[in-house]
Amino acid sequence: MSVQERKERERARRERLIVETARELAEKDGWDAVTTRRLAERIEYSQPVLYSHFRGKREIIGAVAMDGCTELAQVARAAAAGAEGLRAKVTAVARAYLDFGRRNPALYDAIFQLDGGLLFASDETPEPLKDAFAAMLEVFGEVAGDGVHPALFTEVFWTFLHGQVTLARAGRTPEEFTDQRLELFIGRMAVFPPD
Amino acid sequence: MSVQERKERERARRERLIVETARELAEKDGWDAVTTRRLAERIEYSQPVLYSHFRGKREIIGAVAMDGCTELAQVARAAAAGAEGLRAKVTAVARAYLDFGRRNPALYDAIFQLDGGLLFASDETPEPLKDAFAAMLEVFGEVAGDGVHPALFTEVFWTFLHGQVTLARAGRTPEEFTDQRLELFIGRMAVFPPD
DNA sequence: CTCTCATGTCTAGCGGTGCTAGGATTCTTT
DNA sequence: AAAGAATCCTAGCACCGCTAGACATGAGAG
Repeated sequence: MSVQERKERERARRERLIVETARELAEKDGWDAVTTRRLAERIEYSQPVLYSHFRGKREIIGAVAMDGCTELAQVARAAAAGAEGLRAKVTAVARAYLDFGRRNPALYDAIFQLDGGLLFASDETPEPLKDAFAAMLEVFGEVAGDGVHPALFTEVFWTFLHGQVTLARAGRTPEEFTDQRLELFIGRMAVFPPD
Repeated sequence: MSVQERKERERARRERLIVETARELAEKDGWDAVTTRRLAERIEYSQPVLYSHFRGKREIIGAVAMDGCTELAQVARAAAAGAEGLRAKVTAVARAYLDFGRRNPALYDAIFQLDGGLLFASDETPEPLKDAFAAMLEVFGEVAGDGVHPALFTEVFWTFLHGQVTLARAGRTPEEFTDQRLELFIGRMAVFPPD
């Protein structure tokens, strides 16, 4: 049965290669440039091989989106861990989110714009996405204030950040104002408990 | 020279027809279903006619987006006019925005997702878009609070609404929660001057 | 009223897309 | 070593956005 295992390993390996290559291509030239032909050529296989791993292009984008979610969760957790005190943590996570969106536009699009079919507040919500939300909930939920459900508050926070990322990209608002907007938002929305 | 004028009138008429048909198709079956062939067939002309009016498909989408902007501005102004008192006005405009996004997803996408090439905070920002922003500024700017630039505050507000629209669509969050989120946001962000 | 010419429109086709059927090849197993 | 199964590639489908060049239709001159 070792042969079987080896094959499965190699298959999984190739699947990783596909997803990573798709992401690279997207980051370099945009998702429009990620065609099945180019992708197949890059991984040095023919097109049908892609379809033996994924049902179609959308599913490949979806896989890239998954990766993006886990990364986003990591980034958020790292930012929280690297900051001292609640106020600093909140700001750090928010900034990390905005940076993530700005620095990985293709990855961000894979998650939100292009419908790889990611559902959110649902049972079918993929695990990585849930985890990314959980990572933000851990920090933002702390400053929801009395009588406000932490998840609801986090949704509002996330919503703001998401809008900030997409509109900032389209309108190329200078960074200085982005920071001001963030401060304004946190200053009024977040309730910091007295220590 | 009347012949010339008649021709120009007919041309303009046809251009309107193209844009409206494109919008209808998009609202019915999504933007992917709006192909130059289908569009041409619908207006009962051949494809090249489309290209005599617009440089390409993106420009057609852009034209639809323009229409969407002017409509958005109208909707916002109507909502403001239909409400009594500042607090009610703010809520009404916000609700109108969310409704607009929910009810005209294709139109909304034309404005924000699909890059019809709409720039925002720039000199080249198209007039209708500027006007839509102005419509919101008229209301939201009133509750920015002391020491906060009205435009900056409006941007934050808009950003929140935009995120709400896009995330709500992906995650199909029930309407009741959307309302709760809006209340939470307004309750903390808006500063209502004492009357 | 006819001829000329320009304007406007369509047919046909290019290179590209996502995706797939069916033949060829390789590898495992008996 | 032969048989069978698993794997992969070639070739092609229907469709996409877009355009060159043939064609028709209309306006203005004689």
